[in-house]
Amino acid sequence: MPIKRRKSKVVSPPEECPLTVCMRLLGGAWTPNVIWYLRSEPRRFSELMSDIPGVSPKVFTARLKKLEADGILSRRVEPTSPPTVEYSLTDLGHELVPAIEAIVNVGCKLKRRRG
Amino acid sequence: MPIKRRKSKVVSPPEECPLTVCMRLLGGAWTPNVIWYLRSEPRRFSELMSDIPGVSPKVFTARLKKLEADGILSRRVEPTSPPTVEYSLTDLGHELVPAIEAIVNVGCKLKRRRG
DNA sequence: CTGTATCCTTGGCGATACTG
DNA sequence: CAGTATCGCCAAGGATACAG
Repeated sequence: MPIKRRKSKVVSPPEECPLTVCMRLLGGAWTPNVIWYLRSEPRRFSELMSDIPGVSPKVFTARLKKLEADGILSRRVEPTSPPTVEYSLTDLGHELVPAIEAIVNVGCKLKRRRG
Repeated sequence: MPIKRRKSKVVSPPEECPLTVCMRLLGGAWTPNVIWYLRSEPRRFSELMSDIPGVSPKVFTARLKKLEADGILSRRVEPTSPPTVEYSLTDLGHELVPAIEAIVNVGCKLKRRRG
């Protein structure tokens, strides 16, 4: 039996198209919703959690961390007790809003048409 | 040791927001690219494959099948030999184009800004 | 309130070879 | 040309309990 050769993932897509670049940013689960609910004003962790039902805290934390790392949102801690944490869109985050809006528009159309 | 109770997945998200509805349509890998390259004219299987480098035929076929099932594109077979198959956007598919364009626009901005 | 810590599952994606 | 057939994988996502 021959040795199972471990596949080598593609190392570097020499150039990445804008579409792919952007989709990577808003690809993860819950990402578009987070941006959507932050589009007009900052919100706190628990507010976002109830804005977006069905997500577990672990997953949600991970998502927010990733978005922060991507420079899409920023996290501000109020040193109160109990602590309050406020998330808001960065400039980059705001640039994504039109795309989200376009998606929402189509979604509305679909819902209207299909119920 | 207590019996491991099998988790019960959420049965029915009582209502799905437009954002989620739409994101499910264009969520899969390569989906936005397919729509993008079909936006102005029909294209054939192999044309799309070379438009979108790096995708394997199996995955690509599955993707196209799913998009057809979703009513986003339609498939037309020319009974020639060798066969030629043409994919084109449906009306629903065309409705998605503005969203894709918005995403592409952001992606372009990002690329310009960051290289 | 805002998260970590554990543990688990799955299906989406990929490589490669082959076919009508 | 336009796909199937196999095989494989692992990371993203989730449930639940606990912590500062």
